[in-house]
Amino acid sequence: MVSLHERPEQPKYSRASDYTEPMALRDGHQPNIEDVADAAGVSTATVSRVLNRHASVGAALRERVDAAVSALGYVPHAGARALKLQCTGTVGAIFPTIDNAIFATAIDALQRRLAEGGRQLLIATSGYDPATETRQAVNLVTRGADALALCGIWQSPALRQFLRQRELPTVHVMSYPGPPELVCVGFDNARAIGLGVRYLMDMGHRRIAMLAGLTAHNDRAADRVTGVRRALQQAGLSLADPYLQERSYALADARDGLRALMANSPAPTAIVCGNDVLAMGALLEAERLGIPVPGRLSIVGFDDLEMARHIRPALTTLHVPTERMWRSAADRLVDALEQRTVPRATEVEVDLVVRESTGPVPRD
Amino acid sequence: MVSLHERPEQPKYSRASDYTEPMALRDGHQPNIEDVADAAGVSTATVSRVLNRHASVGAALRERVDAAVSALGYVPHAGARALKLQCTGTVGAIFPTIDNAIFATAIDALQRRLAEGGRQLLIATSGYDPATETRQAVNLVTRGADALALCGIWQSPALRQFLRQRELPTVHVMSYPGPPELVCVGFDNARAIGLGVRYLMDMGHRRIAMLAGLTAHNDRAADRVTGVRRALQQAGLSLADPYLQERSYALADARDGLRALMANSPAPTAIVCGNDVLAMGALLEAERLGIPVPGRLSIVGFDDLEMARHIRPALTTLHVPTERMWRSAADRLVDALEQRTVPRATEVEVDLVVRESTGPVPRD
DNA sequence: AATGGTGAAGTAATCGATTTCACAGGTTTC
DNA sequence: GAAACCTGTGAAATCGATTACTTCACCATT
Repeated sequence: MVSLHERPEQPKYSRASDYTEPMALRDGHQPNIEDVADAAGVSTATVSRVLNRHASVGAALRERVDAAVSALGYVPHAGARALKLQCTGTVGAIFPTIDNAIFATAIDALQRRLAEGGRQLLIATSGYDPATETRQAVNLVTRGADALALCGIWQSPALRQFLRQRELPTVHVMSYPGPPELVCVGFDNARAIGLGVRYLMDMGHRRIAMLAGLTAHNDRAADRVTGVRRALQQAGLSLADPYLQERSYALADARDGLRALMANSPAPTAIVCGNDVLAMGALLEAERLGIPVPGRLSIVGFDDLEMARHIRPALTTLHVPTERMWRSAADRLVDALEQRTVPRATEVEVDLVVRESTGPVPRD
Repeated sequence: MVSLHERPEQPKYSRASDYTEPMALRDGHQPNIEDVADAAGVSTATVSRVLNRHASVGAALRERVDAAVSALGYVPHAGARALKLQCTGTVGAIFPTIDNAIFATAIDALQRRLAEGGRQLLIATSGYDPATETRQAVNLVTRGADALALCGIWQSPALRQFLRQRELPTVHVMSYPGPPELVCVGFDNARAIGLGVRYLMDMGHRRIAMLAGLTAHNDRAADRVTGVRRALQQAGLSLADPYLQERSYALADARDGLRALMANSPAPTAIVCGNDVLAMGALLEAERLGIPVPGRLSIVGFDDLEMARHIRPALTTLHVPTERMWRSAADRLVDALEQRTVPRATEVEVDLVVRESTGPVPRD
């Protein structure tokens, strides 16, 4: 057993001659700007200017400072900088979960774009719980987040008030449009899923069911249900209760949902899913049950995960430009942090990608 | 596969009239501790004591302070706190990528455990590049990371030196054992994959190939190749060059790898994969090529992603207790930050899960 | 030679929270 | 009744980097 933080109270070697004397650090402390200044024989102001690429430092001094910095392994103290500059260069994001490829892609895109803007990403998860989301937001701000990215537009009133009070640049992603006072980057979930429903109806399907995500506290999931309902109603159809199953975004739950839907009689000929995880679960369960897809059952997903085009049968799904969307969201935050104007709402295009999991309605 | 819509290159922005003023930043209007002190009619010392649950504050004052805090929506300034306390309560983690469910699970587990310890997670990615990893590490420390979690043990000498110089609590995850001076939580990749190879040999397979991940700068991927080689050699077999294909962890690349392996003559009867993404790509491509699995080809994965047990045929794979492993890693960091001793190396158990993708060697 | 101008580098105030130390007021002890 | 002793509270030093302001050196112009 050993402590990672082990820092000897006393110098290891008593005799001065034993020191390799790389650097005369103040005992047991990280080097600060003054140490660098001393080592380079300049003032702290000059060191700071060199570090921040201020033009007005002579080449000779600049070199001496750079040498001292790397010799000491100096890294500016985050807190001190944040205190003086009143910003940390850190952006927080709260995801419901990250156990879904769609959020992994989101994190990746966010992180990349923020890095380009010289900022770092702080992550937190809410588990689809508004109270947790609120706690995490306060947490992120306490840790110094200069701005926040949130999923959707259903935040708790407490969080809403907190954000307003702090005037914290915030972007709401994956939903569009939102209330006029929010900055959103997303798409109309109801309208988007309607594309899938209409496509199925064009293929002759009438018994269309839905395998939805959990709609509590989740505007996207709820809007997708609304969208399916609306599209069906516009064609004179409706979504009967037993034709709607809500399940969490886990394959096992999704499979269970498919079994529940197919237990109806008459069974649906097509199922619209709240996302690709649900759709893949449905696909896998249909195969296990010996239900031919798309021969006897058509399945439509939502998101277009990488796996969607690879699984067999390849999944017909609504393609969301996830990377572009999150990149735009990051753009909004970086712009706001750099005092540029930001469009209130940005819509990204969602479109249907027809693959192998959908086909014409079977003739009974 | 047909797209119903052309996808525009640019996101669709809303009209200029929708533009807002820049989102207001901290216009010096954030309340500080002095504002709270004034509002409560006490000194800043008392406010600080109340906020940090120092016992020695009378109930009446405590109440007045609490009221002022919530009235003003006061949140302590992260930088000032960090400056005084010399720690930020933030832990950094660098992943090669997060477009792989295994890392998503890792982030989730890390983040959860750190949250329990009152700490926040800072994420960065390296893209499997040691120089980027080094840059990101410095970046994270600059942002105030008090500790670091890294994947594997192949860091650049520069990074190694930086970590030593800073005496930054660091844990290396997914590899075991490592050099004695590193704190590791992981497993022996070579030994683990050997379990899979031996299982295949027990089933009579002799023509065993490997679909490996990219081994450059990746000790896990390299060790897994070593492990396959070693296990084969112990049985008097060997891994011929054309029986080893290295591919990135993307389904499309994996499928390509399978085609390359099966182009050998004689073709292998079994393929050991560097991870489950490769294995699933192989599985999907085998299906597409009409190669029965496990009838004509057995496939073994590594990681045991959620999808592994659901895909058809269900994937025989090496189960890694990812969540437990990362949780342990987080434990190490939290312990170190709280000045507790931590074990230098921790091994987690990896074991073979036999499912449907492996079977006896086919009789020619 | 004196003056002004220019640019490079240093001095010191500043950001906000924490904490040591000091002190006021009240209580206990002899 | 005075000394010793808490206990709760405030004043002020402190952490490290930034930057407005100041100083200084050197050169060009008159």
